[in-house]
Amino acid sequence: MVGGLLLRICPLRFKRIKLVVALLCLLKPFSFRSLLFPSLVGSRSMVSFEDVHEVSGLTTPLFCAFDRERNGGDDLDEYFRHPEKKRKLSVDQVQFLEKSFEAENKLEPERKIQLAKDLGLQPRQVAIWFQNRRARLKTKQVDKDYETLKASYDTLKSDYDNLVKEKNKLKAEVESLSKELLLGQTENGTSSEKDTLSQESQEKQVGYSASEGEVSKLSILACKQEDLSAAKSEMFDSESQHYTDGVQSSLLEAVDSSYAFEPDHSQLSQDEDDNVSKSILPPYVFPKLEDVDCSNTPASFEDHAFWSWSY
DNA sequence: TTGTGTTTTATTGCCTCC
DNA sequence: GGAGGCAATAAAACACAA
Repeated sequence: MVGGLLLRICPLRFKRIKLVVALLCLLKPFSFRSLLFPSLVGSRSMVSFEDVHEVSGLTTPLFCAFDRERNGGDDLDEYFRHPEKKRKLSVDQVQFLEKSFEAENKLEPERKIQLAKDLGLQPRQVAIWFQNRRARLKTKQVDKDYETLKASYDTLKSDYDNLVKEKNKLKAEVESLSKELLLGQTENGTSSEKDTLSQESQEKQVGYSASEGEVSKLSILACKQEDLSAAKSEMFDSESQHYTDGVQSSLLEAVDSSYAFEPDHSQLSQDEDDNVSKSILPPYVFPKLEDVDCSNTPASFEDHAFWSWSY
């Protein structure tokens, strides 16, 4: 009697106790069981549907047939074998619950009672079913969101990789041109040629930076080049090698000057880099400027929009 | 038949709201 | 403080390959 009362209040808090008692019941079946679990005598499982039937009283639950068929007259034997056997809901019950869930996935107390009556279940079972159903829905939604984000990430990653390739290509090109320039100067190093060449390279760099108008840093570079130009005659006078080194380094500097605008990635740990590449990147994570694809960049670097897109 | 992975039912503990 | 929701988890039921 006491056991039955406790079970009604909090059925599975006494799970282990019940297990022990169930073992005792196996030894002395009827005496112990009927004494300790009156609510379970004739019950269908660990939760008794009888309560619902009694409560509803007036109406016959829609799915009583299922319960009877399933649990029939073998209840006692069944219970001895599986004192806490779980019962899956029937297909009809699940369909009914599904429809109800589609209409509204939250359960008001009145609706819960009504559903329990209709289905011949405990209100608590209905509540649990809805709870688990919401959890399943959430899991599905998370999976769906993950797939969407992953697809988006893959596209971005692919674009990014292309930009890196293009950038490396361009960088190599600039380096080889610089070397050519250096060779030409050492072979026939007349001052007029040097003048022309240096003028050209200077214009190139100034043009490069001027085309990025919004980026003040490159303007500073242009000023630097003017200073360099002013000082070049001195360099001719002293050592031609100094001058040519200056041209080459200036060219490279022009290329590498873009590095000045990127955040210091060296501060990122390897782990962080890994995380960035492994995890789903949020849309606001952009590639470094050095990795920007220059393939569509006009030779004159006049396409400002291109240089500013990643900001 | 059996081992193993997945799904379903249910519990527990914590949190929020009234 | 009680009711209800949720996340984490347990455990039974089920599916399926070997």
